[in-house]
Amino acid sequence: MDSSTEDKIYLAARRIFVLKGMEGARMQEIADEAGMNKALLHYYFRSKENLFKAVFKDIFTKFFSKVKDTLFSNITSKDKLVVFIDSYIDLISSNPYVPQFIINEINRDPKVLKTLMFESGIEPQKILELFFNEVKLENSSEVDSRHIVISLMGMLVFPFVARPLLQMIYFNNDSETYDHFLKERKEVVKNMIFKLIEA
Amino acid sequence: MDSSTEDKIYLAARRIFVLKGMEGARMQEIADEAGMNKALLHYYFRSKENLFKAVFKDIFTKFFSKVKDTLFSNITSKDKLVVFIDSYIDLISSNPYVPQFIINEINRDPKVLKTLMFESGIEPQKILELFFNEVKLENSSEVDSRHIVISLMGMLVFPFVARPLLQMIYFNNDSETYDHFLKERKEVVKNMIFKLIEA
DNA sequence: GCATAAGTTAACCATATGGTTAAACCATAA
DNA sequence: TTATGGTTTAACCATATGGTTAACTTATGC
Repeated sequence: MDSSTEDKIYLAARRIFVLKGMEGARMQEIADEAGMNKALLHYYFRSKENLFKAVFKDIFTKFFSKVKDTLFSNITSKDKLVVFIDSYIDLISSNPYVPQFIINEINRDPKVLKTLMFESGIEPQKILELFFNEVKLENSSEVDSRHIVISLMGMLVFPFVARPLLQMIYFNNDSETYDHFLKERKEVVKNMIFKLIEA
Repeated sequence: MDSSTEDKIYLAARRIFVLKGMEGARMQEIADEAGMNKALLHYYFRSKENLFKAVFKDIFTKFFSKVKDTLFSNITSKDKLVVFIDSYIDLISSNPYVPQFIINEINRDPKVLKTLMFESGIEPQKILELFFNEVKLENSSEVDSRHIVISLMGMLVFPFVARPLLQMIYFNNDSETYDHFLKERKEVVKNMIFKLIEA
């Protein structure tokens, strides 16, 4: 039952780290969440830092791997954009705290990103570059495609990370209305991007 | 020199909290930054929580007050958008960690936002609503103006908060090139928004 | 100048935190 | 059954952390 204990700890750690971040998470809290004795965290992962890195690496690579198949498929670049946007809104909707977790941690400790890119076979980087190329192929505007890509990312991520503020101010703090807004956003963001890339 | 000591502590706290967040900041570190004995932090602000709230409130209200004069001026809505975008890219450029600080803290503790909105005379909310109205006036598209506003915010903020990742992947980790990209962005975001709001 | 209030310091406090340790427990093989 | 290796536990450890305290220093008012 070795991997079962390790998995339980990992899953608990993932949940707590995503919600609280490296600084806010407590080993005892993770142990409680896993239903394990705190010493086991050190037995299996040796330190808080190691545990965190395992979690961050997993989350980071999975976050960007979701569209790998899409990017390597034979559909048109335009259709890839569509699938990409749909996929990511769904993905973030079901893991709403993950973008904020990633952004917070890469700002808190930029070295974690460098280390990760070096260790992870550079796959997330490759995926982001492939994605960039798809956008570039479709971009008929005069604008540097990096502006398009980064704007698209901002449009996808921001409604989630800034949710507490935006929901309060523009949606009367009504969670259901905001959820509905997020669903609408699939079509809206697609239309926006296509508008931005046209000549 | 009462206010001078208090100010020194406040300024130090602001710097450390913005960089480290509430969870990551240490009172001893703030005291060291201020060149003061740690007990003074409690003497003047009573607790870490109080000190943090003072800082957060100040930063939050100032962040949104920057365009107050613009919003109340007599220029056209379209020109207001232009000034708004210019102002915010400049503001964020000179305080690059502030958006991330705000986003992180409103996610870490959403109650801080509720309390703040109640205490601060609701000014940031009013400003965001006024801004929304200006966008709505200019929006000839079929799209709900909230989508436009939120997309604009995402476009303004995201390049800063995700800088470590974006710079590494799309800019060969060259800081100067990224800074140049950010400067370009003033014109680019304006053009993008005008494209999005046209019929 | 004196009394008092406000500001400052160094030492201290109670608890939290990540981590360690030795013993107990469990599973398996001989 | 015993030996062995792996897993788990409860207790413990050293340091960090936010906060307190009493003594000292400085500023202020009369």
